[in-house]
Amino acid sequence: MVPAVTSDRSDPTKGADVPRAVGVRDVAKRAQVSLGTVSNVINTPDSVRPRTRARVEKAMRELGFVGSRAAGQLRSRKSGLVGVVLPDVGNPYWADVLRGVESVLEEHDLTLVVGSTHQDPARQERLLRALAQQGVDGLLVAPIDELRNWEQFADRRLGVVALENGDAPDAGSSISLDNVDGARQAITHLLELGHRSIAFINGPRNVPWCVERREGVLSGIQTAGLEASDVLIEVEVSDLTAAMGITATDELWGRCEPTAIVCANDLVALGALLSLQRRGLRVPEDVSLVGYDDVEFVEALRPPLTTVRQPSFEVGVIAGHMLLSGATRDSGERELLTPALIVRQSTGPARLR
Amino acid sequence: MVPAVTSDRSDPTKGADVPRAVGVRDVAKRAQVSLGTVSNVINTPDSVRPRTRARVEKAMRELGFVGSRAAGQLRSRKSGLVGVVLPDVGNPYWADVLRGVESVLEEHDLTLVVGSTHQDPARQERLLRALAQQGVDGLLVAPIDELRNWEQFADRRLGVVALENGDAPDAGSSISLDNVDGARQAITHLLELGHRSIAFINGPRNVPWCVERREGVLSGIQTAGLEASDVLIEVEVSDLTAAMGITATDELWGRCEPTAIVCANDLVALGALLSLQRRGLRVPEDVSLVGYDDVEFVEALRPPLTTVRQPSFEVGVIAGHMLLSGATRDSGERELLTPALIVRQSTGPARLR
DNA sequence: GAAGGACCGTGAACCGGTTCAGGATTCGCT
DNA sequence: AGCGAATCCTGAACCGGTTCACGGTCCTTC
Repeated sequence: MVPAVTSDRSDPTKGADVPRAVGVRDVAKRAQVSLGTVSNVINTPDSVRPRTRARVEKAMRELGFVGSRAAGQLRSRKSGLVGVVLPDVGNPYWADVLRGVESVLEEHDLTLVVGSTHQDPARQERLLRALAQQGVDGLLVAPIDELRNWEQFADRRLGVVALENGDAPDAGSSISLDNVDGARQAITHLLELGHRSIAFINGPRNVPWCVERREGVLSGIQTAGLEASDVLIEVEVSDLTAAMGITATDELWGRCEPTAIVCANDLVALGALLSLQRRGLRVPEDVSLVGYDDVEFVEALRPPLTTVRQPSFEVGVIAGHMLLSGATRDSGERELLTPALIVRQSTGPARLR
Repeated sequence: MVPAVTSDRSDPTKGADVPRAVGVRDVAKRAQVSLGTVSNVINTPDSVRPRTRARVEKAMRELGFVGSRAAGQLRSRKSGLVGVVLPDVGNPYWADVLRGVESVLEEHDLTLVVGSTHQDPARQERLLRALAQQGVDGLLVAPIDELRNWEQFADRRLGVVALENGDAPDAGSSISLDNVDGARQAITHLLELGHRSIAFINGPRNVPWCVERREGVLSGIQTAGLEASDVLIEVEVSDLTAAMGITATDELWGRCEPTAIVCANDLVALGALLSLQRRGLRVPEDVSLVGYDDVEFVEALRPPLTTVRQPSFEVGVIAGHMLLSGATRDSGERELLTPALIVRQSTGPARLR
């Protein structure tokens, strides 16, 4: 007693229904070929005779065929997706890195899935989980916390590239900047200018490069033959944004009045600058200020900001290439770039007290 | 934490093979339930008796189960993906919008797929195509060109939300800022200060809000009883970045020397400012400068930039909510926010010639 | 204690592009 | 023409989570 359903289309139970997007089978029928051939036209066009290929392509055009990567991914295990996990896309530095990555990967038909962690380990975990479920082909991550079970990404088509992973245990390839050195350059500059009371506004301790920058600061003080506890006032902010920079500096001035401030970040430095200006303090006459990143706008600040330059876009490009070179997975190369202190006008001799 | 071994797999044909990730069937077997139940635990936990659910969850944990959204999407037609197409994630304004969107959608387990068009229609097309193939549940786009066949996204679970779509034909819901009004405020401000030779550095003509801002500028001039051709010098840049701002301003000064510059964008204004400073020109004494967006850093520039404020983060939040409210798809609501001119110190009376 | 119903759990069928072993054609060359 | 090789095509099986019609349990209620 089979009710002779599934004649072809038109389910009588429901009138206005989903139009059922065209699939390879529809294209195949129209082009008078098998569905396998359609797949070949999509993936290995050279393996199909030009005449046949043209027929299939015509059919695809006429039917407005749009494949479903999800279906393909199921069997082929290629999603065409690359996960990018950054601390904060709102930060010009990371935005620039992202642009670099984008510029490399877009030519390879890879789509970026982007997420910001905002220095929050829980968010990092959630993001990685989501990316794993989406079946990304590769992962590009700037870990703000120990990178747990990254191995699940390691045997994807493209491996894992870590940005600024410090000395953490291997996680695929990695590209970092010498944060210790950069921070040391910054603090040394200030010490040479005679500053002996310096505030250091840094990010959370779980973030690798924050730890390293702190290390560099301490090391610079030590090299100068000074005691960190005498010279340094440490402040920690949960997120490296301008808003946090303002808050931190406001609070700081309630406690003490250093002659210089080093920030983990240009954005924080921007916040500090705004806070100082509102307080009527002059930079660098009253307080010297140093940032980190050399973001585009700092040159035009009042005053132009002394900062540590990092080649953001380039980092993104290199990371992108590392990801693409299948070599990534096995060799686990590591690149280490060196930052450079750019002295502008936000730093000057320590005011005599 | 059992390392997810495969008990009874072992394909004799090939030794070292892919470990075959654990699937619902593996979990089902281990938890002594059917695979359908596992699916229920994942999607509708409340429909499963707590005892059973606990068993399944334990099994999932022990096996390190990570679902495959792709497989699920195939049948359920939900990808958990939302496409976000912006002009440029490297631009702080859009980065901020993105943060707003992110903040809303991350609580709904939606993953963002982000792409930048860089004012290039071809790139926009490519991105939309990729998003269609990925089967995104919704689309959030700031079109920089006529939005062709957006309808294919319209009947996805979440619809389409257009940012700044101008007066273009309907495309789902949209949220825009009154660009005409904002630009008019800016130009009127300059005209009142006595400027009669004003350069306008704008983006490409295919970009809706660039067209609108131009409209506003022209309208403002007309309202003041002046002739645009006498007052305005129009310059067009292909991408609204600081680098393009520098180039454009450098070139501009080879041709003429206006007493004021209006930029379509704070980033371009930043570039213009840098160019002017390198040329030894003072702002606003020699040249007045107006930006657009009120990006975070412009307040700390030398001099603080007069600009048109747009609530970036809020726009993102609103857009996110619009996308979530299923209503989007049918009603096609439109929101129109009004920007405000923030007068700072980069604008002053026209220098007498 | 039997009927009625709410609640759970089951598993075959399914989504749609890819794979690959094998069949069909075409080509080159004697 | 004849034959082997190279090239092209074919389509059933498959990937793995979701759906849903169906059957089993257990508790009420008369």
